[in-house]
Amino acid sequence: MIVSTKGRYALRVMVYFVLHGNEGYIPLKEIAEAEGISQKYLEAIMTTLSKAGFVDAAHGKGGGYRLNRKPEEYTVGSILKLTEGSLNTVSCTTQGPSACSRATCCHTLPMWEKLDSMVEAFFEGITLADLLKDQ
Amino acid sequence: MIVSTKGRYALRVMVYFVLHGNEGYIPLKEIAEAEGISQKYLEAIMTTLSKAGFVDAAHGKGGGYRLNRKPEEYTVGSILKLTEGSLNTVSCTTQGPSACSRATCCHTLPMWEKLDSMVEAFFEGITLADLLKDQ
DNA sequence: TGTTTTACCTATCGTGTCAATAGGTTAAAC
DNA sequence: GTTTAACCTATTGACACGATAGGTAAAACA
Repeated sequence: MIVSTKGRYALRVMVYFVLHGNEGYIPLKEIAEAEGISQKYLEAIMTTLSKAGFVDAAHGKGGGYRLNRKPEEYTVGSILKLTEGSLNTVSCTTQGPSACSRATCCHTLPMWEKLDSMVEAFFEGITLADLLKDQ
Repeated sequence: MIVSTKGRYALRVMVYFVLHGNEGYIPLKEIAEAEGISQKYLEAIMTTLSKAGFVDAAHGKGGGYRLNRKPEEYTVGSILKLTEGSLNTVSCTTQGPSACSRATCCHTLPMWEKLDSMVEAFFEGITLADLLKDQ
């Protein structure tokens, strides 16, 4: 499990904004119901997205959240890194190179590093706009 | 975290066999000490590898484990699939396609499926012999 | 002014998995 | 029959995940 619900929910919400966000702010309640996500759980995710400047937030009636950039300007990688904290595939590489005491002699470490690079490139090469082109 | 210690330990042990297995059976105790892995924990991993026919096992003095194929004939993917159970990166794809109730309308599912294919191809394209070529 | 709507904040909880440990039994060699 | 080593079953502690609970702050509206 490389990506937990936190990151997957965040992606689905961002896609929801692209599809339904032409008219302004969308309240969290609407998104949670439409996407079948726990409202309270989604709150934490939206706060993370808001604090990082990925979305704008507005209080009160008529408020909610909205994107503040074009869909092409959000990479999947940036959203997942923010919500998941990291995209590292194994703990061997989570704390930088040679954090493991066996790093110098480990024959598998270079493979994990290659995998990390590949996954990173994969996610950074996809934008919200790309997700809607796929079927 | 796509690969837990179970799979990572299994890989390191298999590499150990390639490097030190010319003279026959190697007892688990030796591997555990050399690799700094809990002996008891490694037992479960070795039993899995043995039952699946990845290694031969021999009881009693002079016994232990040894590879029964050439290093080129073990893919990293086969070892990880065996010990991890699956290589799926997200739960969306663990139970086959369209296990998720939102599969038909989810704009992110195709991406997860592509990721799974990429990771699968990555691991199946590496053998134990390849791991020793890297530095 | 105060009521509603909505975002924001802090804390807690149940569940499950992971990594490891404990204590045995079976089989082979010497 | 003693030692070595694989094999088997059960249990534990720690931790993260996903979710829930109960509030406060801010903006709109009447």
